Amino acid sequence: MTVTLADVAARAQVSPATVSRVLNGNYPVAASTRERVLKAVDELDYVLNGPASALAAATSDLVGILVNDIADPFFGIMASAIQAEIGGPGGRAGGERLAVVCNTGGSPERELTYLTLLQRQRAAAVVLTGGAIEDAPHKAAMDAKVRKLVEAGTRVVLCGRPPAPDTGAIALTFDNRGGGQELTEHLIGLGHRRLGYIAGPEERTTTRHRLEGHRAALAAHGIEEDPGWTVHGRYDRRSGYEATLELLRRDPSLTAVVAANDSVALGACAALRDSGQRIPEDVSVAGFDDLPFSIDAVPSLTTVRLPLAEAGARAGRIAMGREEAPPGGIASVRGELMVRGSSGVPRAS
Amino acid sequence: MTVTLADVAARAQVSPATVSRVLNGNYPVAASTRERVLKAVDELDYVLNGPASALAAATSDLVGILVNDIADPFFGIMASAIQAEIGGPGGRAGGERLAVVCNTGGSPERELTYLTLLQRQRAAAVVLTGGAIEDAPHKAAMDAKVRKLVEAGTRVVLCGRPPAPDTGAIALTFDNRGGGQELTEHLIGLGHRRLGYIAGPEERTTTRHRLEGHRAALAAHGIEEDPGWTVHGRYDRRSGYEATLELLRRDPSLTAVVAANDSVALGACAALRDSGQRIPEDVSVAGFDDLPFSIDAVPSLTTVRLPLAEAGARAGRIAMGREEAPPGGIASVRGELMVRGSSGVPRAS
DNA sequence: CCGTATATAGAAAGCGCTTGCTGCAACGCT
DNA sequence: AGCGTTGCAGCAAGCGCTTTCTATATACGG
Repeated sequence: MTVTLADVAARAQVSPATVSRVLNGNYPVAASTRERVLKAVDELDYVLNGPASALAAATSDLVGILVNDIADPFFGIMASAIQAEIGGPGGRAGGERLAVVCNTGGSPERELTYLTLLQRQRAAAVVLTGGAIEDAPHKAAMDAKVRKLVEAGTRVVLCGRPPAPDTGAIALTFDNRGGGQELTEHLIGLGHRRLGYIAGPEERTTTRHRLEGHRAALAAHGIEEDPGWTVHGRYDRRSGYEATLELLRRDPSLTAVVAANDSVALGACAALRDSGQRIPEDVSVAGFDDLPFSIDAVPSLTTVRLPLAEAGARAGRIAMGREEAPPGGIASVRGELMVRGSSGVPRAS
Repeated sequence: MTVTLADVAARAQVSPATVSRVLNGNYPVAASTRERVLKAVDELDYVLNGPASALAAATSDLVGILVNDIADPFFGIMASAIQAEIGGPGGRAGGERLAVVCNTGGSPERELTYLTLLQRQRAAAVVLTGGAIEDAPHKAAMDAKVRKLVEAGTRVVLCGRPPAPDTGAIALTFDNRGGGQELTEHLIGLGHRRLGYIAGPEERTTTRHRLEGHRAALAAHGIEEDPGWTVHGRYDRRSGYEATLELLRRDPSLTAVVAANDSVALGACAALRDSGQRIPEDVSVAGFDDLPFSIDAVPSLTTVRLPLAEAGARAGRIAMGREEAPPGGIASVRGELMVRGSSGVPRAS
């Protein structure tokens, strides 16, 4: 069968305990002995048995990263940054940790199940990214699970997610509301008064916060919103395309379309173009997130840049205990308005 | 401390063995007993200890997915498809498996280390995605590792990666060469004779194969290539931007630019625009992969569509033993030429 | 009514590793 | 020289689960 610690010990003429200590480097071992052990390990091509080790030591080197959609660069970028800090192989010192990215697909059950799975594996830390689902029972279940994880010694960090008070989780929240407000204020400042809004899926904190920011801006400028100006959809391009067509049908006099995120905004651009509208001469478009491709659109997208990589890196460091948690366990991360070619003054009505 | 199997057993007034059997459902247990156990599990909020279970059963429910760059949708899409098939939570029947996505960042060491880590965890299966690194010693080390994994009972699937003969790994290879050739032939067919090529990083199979396809097309049409027409770079937008500028400097008479992938192509488009060139009137551009955003570029990108999701799904199924391996353990997956707005007849010289 | 097949539960032996404790030299101190 | 230190290695007891084997109870056929 496979090579075990005992085999290595036999070969190196030491006890299994010594081999373990050499491998973990947490106990003094004479240099000559260490060398003998290492040689045996090498010769036998020994690979530690992870489960056995985790069981005996009651710790694991797994770190979980939960994302809503791994195919979406929004999450990919965060995950990448988190993982880089987790250390994984090639990371800085410390035992090698296995960062596992789990794709929930936005499904509440999966989210919960993954958390259970991670709990089962006795994960060292868990980072939850992206907006949360606003279903009360689900939220309660999640909070309970998180609390349990924290109690069991797993560090839980929320990255780009609203805080979960009293769970012990540390939150790095994106200021979606503020960003949304700033973005819409920019459009209002250009003179827009009739703005369509393509929101994300309902029951999502991200969706709600961005929309609230938008509405706050409208309200602050005394613009009364027509209920037909808001359409809900998914966070993808196709959804943006369809929603824009719908928006145009409902009110062709709209001079601007604000999208839930950049992918949606790109879909909106395509729909507008296909409808014979010029951007931004006829209709301005704005996105959110500032993903890498947004600057490549023609015209390039006006959007709110979220420091995805920075936030992810920080979340990763906190998860590893390499950076202190923010005061109160909560930090708000602001976005930055990026004014680009897709927004301009409204057409003369 | 945490709740253990024994606690549940005590509460349900049965032996630990029975609890284990109820949980695993692989042994007859009287319905009444099962119910009592389940109730106790629920009441105590018991969560199985993964490492202990893995140790005792000598199996694990971890499945590893190695990707070069998790922030790149190319990998994100594949990973997502693979994971969906792995079953993860929410997947079809069978024990719940934890699909872990590991980001190698294209680094050989990390690739190897992750494989070791997965081996250590006794992963049930491993899927390696994307091009391989063409360094002989590294390749040998990888092959050896893969062989060892297979020997240990881990199913290894290569998705979008060249086969690794005699390792026992199953390969679903992308026909990068054929796709590259077809793409360039399309441009040649339009009348292009002076084509720049922005290749990916050297020492990568994907880079080499696509470039070989390109050159095969040139050769087939008797076009002699100027060495200055090829520039190497990374697989990202910025690299495409810079390489295009360089290409333009070297030979302003180029009428087409073929990029290593879509991101690079987008960078190329930006560089061309910034240099005052129209696409495709002055210069045609072509990409590779057909990522979702490619159709949104203006003009939309001519490219080769790779069935990323389909291939990933299939790889996932094979990894789970739910689909038979292709004959000989090797299958070639073809791309499909997508002719769109970014390619047209060359300008009159 | 008894022997044997059939269902279900329990006892107990590990799985391969970690770690607290013990053992034993060699060492330095008074 | 005697004794406490210090440094290094081994012993052995688990970690929490799975699984083989055994035991008991019930059902069945003759």
